[in-house]
Amino acid sequence: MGTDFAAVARLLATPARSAVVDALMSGRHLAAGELARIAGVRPSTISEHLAALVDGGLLSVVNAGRHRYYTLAGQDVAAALEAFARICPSTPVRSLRESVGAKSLRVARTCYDHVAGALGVAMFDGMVAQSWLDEDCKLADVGERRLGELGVDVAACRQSRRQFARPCLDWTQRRMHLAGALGAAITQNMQDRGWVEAGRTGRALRITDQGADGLGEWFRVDIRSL
Amino acid sequence: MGTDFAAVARLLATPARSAVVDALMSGRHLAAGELARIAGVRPSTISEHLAALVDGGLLSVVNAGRHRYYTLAGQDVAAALEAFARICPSTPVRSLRESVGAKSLRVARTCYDHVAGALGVAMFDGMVAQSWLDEDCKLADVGERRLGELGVDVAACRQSRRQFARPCLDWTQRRMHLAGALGAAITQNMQDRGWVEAGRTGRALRITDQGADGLGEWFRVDIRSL
DNA sequence: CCGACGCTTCGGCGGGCGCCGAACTCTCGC
DNA sequence: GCGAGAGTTCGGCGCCCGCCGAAGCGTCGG
Repeated sequence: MGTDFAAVARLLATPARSAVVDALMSGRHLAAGELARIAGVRPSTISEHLAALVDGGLLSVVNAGRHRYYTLAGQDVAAALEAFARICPSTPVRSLRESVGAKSLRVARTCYDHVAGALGVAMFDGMVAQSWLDEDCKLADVGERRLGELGVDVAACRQSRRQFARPCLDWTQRRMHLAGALGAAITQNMQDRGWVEAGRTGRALRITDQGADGLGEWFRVDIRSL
Repeated sequence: MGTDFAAVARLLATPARSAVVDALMSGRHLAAGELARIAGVRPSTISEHLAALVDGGLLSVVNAGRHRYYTLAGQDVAAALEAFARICPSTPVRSLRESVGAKSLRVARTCYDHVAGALGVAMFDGMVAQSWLDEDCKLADVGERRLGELGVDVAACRQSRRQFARPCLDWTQRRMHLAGALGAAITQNMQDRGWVEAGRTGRALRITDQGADGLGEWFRVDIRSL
């Protein structure tokens, strides 16, 4: 009786798969497309790799709308890989610019049209703590009133054919944040108020000084903790 | 900055290499030919694998005559592999017969023409403890006299063109045992006395009841501890 | 010196598989 | 219903590499 290292090692033995696992070692949830970009391969290729990794028990996947978020299958896998990493070489950081961009994304970013990242999660927590809505994104009267005071047209959101308010899994935080028409309206409102500014590239957001004050006052978010 | 799992995983990603590492996980030293047999490939093939594993830092090699003994490169490698093994499946034991044979080999076997295995090491320890010879296989007067009493023709061994007495690394014990002409003569004497019998297949030895007594009396070997 | 043996190197073969592009499915937002 | 976008499946291409046999090298025993 022995150990079949080959079965699992095969799953890590290619640069693309190694990059995938490495990216997930932080415990984050990452979508297939994001992993394809990280690994530097086409979506079709990463899809096959991800299927193999899930089949091999290293990764688990959760469906979220048209995204599929992949993460390490469990604590035992993470621990084994961490120990294994001690005898593996390090890959150099690709570029400082990329590194800075990644950190910016982690803190605040948009997911389609609503706020995600640490900020999105913190805002969701703040709204739940103030009983504006519950964990399932059911909006309470107090929440509707306060959002109205803030300038969000909740009624218009309800009339939209789009789903009104729904939870959305955030991959950097393994936590939920608010999506749907309401999430989009709040985000639009924040941009109109100058609380956040869109970064130059893609989905990153920058929080302004007014945003820091307003987020603390209305959403009980301490941006220093993000 | 990330971890390049692929570089090391590649080294384990084939059944032959996996079998090699698995066999060495016990901490033993194994010769290339033995590893080829275990892995089920030709010597030329295993040689390439072993070179890659050494080059990759997983294995280290020590030259011993015309043998080359391979072992895990260090404690860190062993620890990492042990952790990694927790997420790897187990290979079924190939056959009961093979398993029994392996255990027999571990305890007592011949290495060319002298006794190796746990028995060889224990006999070596017993002779050193009684000051028959030192760690470098330098034979003392008391050793020469006692061996003569046992029936070993030490003088003939000296006259042989073959190396008189030399230490030989045992792969199951990571310890030295006695080789050379003297080791061969002692082994021959033990067989003549009926202390040990050659197994049916190859190098395995079976210790008889008289052997148990004689080994205890002359070499201070407790065969129950083997 | 010679043959036997263990191990390595080299050349060549063959299968596996990592990659891609194209087509398809499903969700989302309008 | 429709277009856009994310993800998967499928077919095919190319290359890597695991395997072997033959030859070469070093060691051992006689």
